[in-house]
Amino acid sequence: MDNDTGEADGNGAPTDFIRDIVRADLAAGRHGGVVTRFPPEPNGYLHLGHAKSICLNFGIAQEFDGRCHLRFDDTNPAKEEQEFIEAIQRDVRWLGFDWGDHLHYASDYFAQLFAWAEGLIEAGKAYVDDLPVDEMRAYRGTVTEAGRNSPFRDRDVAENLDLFRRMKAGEFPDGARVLRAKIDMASGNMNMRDPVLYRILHSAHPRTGTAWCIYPNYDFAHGQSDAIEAITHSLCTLEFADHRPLYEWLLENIAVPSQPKQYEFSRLNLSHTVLSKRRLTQLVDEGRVDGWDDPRMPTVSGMRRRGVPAAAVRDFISRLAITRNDGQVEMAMLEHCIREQLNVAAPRRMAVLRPLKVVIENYPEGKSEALVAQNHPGNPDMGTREIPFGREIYVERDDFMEDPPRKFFRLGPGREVRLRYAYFITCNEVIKDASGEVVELRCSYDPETKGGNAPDGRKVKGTIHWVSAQHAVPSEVRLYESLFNSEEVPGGDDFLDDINPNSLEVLPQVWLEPALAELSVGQTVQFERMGYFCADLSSKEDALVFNRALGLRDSWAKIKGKS
RNA sequence: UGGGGCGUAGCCAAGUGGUAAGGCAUCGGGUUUUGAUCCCGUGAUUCGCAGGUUCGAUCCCUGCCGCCCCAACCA
Repeated sequence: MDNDTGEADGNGAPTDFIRDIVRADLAAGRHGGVVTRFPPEPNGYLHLGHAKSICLNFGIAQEFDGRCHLRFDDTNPAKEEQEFIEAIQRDVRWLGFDWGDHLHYASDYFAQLFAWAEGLIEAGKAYVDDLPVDEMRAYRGTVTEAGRNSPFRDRDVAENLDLFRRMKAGEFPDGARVLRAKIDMASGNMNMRDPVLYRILHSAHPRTGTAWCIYPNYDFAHGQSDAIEAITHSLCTLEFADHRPLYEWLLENIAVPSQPKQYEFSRLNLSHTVLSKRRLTQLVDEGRVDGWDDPRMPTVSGMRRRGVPAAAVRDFISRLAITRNDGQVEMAMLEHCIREQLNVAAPRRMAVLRPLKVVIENYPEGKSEALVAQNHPGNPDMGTREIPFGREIYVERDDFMEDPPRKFFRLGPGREVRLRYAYFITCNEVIKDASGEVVELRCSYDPETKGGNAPDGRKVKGTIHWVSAQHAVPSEVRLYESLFNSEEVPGGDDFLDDINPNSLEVLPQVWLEPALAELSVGQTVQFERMGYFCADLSSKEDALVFNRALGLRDSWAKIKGKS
């Protein structure tokens, strides 16, 4: 897994309203230092939206010489799993961030949280409610109508305490009662209408096992966890802005050790894909993709498997800017960042994806020779390698046209092209099968053009890649396109109808130059003229599999498209 | 119709009283043994709309319009 170029990401120190706040707070001496946290719920894999939050939180900690905690918001055992806890840590590390010894879990604080809840009850600020879910919903009112007080709202402290402790002791079934904060059923902010703080859930927790059968919900766990860890700036996405008054209410009404502040920024939306855990989970569970790390997934693990360098993800995020605007970033922006990293880092190789056999008639039978090729034309430090050449080679089917248009610079009857790092060849004869399909080309080469230059100074317009048939190594190659057709994927369950049926194309027999057989899993190279490719996890010595991370920019496709 | 947010080029976005940065995309042109890379050039008389304040407004005020989020014992 070493796609990282080690290059500096982006350019210049990022600036945004949150960093402005941090800077001002530090300048005013409001904190000893900045402490942030990335708080994922372990109920799925991390995606690019999380990457934005990770880069923001860890990035600020780095820039201001503070620290960033990794804290699992594991308050809902019904949905959370150990597998996700591990995958998340792997992904954060791969992105290049380190939480040091600050790996925390909201579940570490269950005992403290419980004690604080008791305190709230004693202060008359929380009560146990017996209302069934649907009734509680009815009592909550609507967005335009105030709610009504629950008939259980005025239970006395002793009864509340007793009931709450019995909830903890497991005396009641799931859903029988909840603990609620006593705030204001008429608030315009739904979150302040006596929000639920604890619910009964007889469900084993990945970390605390069966020690608990009541669990705090997000609102009761998050802010207090921040306070326990002395988080200074608690950064979250915009949909939590409405929770801020509750976040603050809890911090004011509980004797917490510190007073963190919450700030919201807009979440990332990317064209041609979905960035919601619910929908990504559905794609995985319904088998629409090959798991969370399917290279078409916008997950961190999907990017990694596809061959995208972590530096490209970081660079992409750094170009986004942190704001409160809703918007959708074009996939082209991500692709640009990927190409920029890979163009510099990826060694060049040759592979023929859709083979067409070429026999070089004037090249001696049985002869072969080693030709020298650069590993990176723009970077001599990456060295050279030898590529075997012989009488029979494969070239790309798309590099031959029987009746080529004026602007086509590749092979055609009677045309001469350069074989990259090899010789000029001229097409003399086209061989077809019974159905009229071209199956082979008969060509001649010019021995004087070895290496690719003609001593007589004559030029060719096209240079194509090739692989010696005798030495070629077979491989499977998977080409990916965007998972969804629409720039803006439709909401609801309609998103499934928008799945691109051609998002995966498997090429069963691709011919590789021999050097490619030595590539280890996770390394990304450029197949010249074809794009960037990465050896897949499933790749075996005798059954190589490559994923295309991304194609090269293709101006020929545009020219062709216009005519 | 309650509460909370947001509106600067196709996309992301700086600027927040002195006359519209940058990146991506697009479209031109040059270099090139990858139609890649690289290099150069290319777009807002205008900042959601309408009024107002001001010598001057994207920036201040008023009104309007549009979009997003909130009625889980999810996070």
